[in-house]
Amino acid sequence: MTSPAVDDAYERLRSLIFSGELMPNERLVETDLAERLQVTRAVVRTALVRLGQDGIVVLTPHRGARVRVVTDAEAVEILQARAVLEALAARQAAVLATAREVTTIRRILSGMAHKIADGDLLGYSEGNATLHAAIIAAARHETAARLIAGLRAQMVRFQFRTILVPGRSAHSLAEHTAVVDAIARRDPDAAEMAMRHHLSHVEAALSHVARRRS
Amino acid sequence: MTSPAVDDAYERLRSLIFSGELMPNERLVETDLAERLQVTRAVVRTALVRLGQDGIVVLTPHRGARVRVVTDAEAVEILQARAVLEALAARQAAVLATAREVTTIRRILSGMAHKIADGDLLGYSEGNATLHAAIIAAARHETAARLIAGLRAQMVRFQFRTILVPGRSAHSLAEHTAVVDAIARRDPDAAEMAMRHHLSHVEAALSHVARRRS
DNA sequence: CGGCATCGAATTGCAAACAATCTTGTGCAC
DNA sequence: GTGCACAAGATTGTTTGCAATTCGATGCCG
Repeated sequence: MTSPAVDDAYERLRSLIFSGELMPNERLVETDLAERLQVTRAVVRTALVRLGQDGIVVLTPHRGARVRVVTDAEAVEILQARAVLEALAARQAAVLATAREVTTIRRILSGMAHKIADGDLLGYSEGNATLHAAIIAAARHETAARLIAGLRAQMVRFQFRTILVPGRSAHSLAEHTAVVDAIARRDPDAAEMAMRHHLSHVEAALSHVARRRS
Repeated sequence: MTSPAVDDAYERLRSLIFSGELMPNERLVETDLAERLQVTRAVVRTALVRLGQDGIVVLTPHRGARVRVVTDAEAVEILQARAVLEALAARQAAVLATAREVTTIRRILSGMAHKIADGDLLGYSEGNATLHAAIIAAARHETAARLIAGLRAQMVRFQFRTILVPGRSAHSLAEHTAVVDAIARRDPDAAEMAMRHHLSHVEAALSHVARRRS
């Protein structure tokens, strides 16, 4: 089951939503998507069912699919869930990371420091994603990795906002450094705490943005 | 999209897997399921896609669907993820639970105590599930609730085992009491810690069972 | 002029037939 | 007797067509 065609369509739809080409609340007409992706309607359909099941689109009977809009309150919820799961991953990484992985993580962190120094916030944001991914990989925790990936997918439209809060970037770097140091020091408790600390600050920044907008 | 027929088939397949009528690693033939559920093959198919997406069955191209077997190592992972998420729920419940909800939770707990006293382990296990559900409901955290539900669904085949570990039930009751007390006391930190403590003990019991079997 | 019923177009949901792929069993060669 | 090629059956994947439902527009009535 789940033919390559469906997998492909699923991935491509995901990235279309990720990249913002398909906007939240936009109506997704099966026929249009089928033509756009050069596949049949049935393939689009099952891809949409899968996207619906992981909460990226909402499916209403006879009314089709829409890109799910994530409210500010939901974004906070998602971030809270991510926080405890990524903290779990950081804890595991502190125990299971190989020396090589620790080196890689350190290198990513120093790259981020340089980006900050250059004022390259976009590059910093990319480094941020890379660092989190490296930590999750080092944790060797399939379940946590899967759940976090799903949560991240739902939050795409919020990602780029928090880094713009004034003064956030410097704090962010310090928080990441604490996480990396704890992992390198093989201190699971400290790694978990540091990651939770970090993501609770992201949450605060997000709330800040949400308030300003409402 | 997602017609009532599909929803129904999805739910029924889920409970067939839950109840153990469809065993892990059992091959799920679309035609057979269609006849069994009195729906068409197409309906079964999309229900299977959904079940596949939340990790309850595995779908292999041209080879059909099977009920996913959860290894002992995976069960531990799932339990760890559940632990941090339920701890988050307990924390939120300590903040957001209404007085009425606290009363309900207390009543469930005392019911569990009676079941233990009567030596009714099965009834205790049910009370356990009810209590966790009540705490999650009180937390008003949709995201955590959804993730936990998904994780529980994957673990069905392991649920009933841990309570059989000698002496486990008494400890279990004490742990639950600590969680409930913290929530009633409106102490988020204590509630979170108590829930993590509880589930880490479940994890230990699970590992115990896993070792005995291998 | 505004509100409401009705009709039509667009879109989704469903079913059946067909094609592609895998699996199993049989027979043949060595 | 063992291993491999091949064919038949079973099962999944895809296409096509049709039925059911919703949404919007048009016209009618108050």
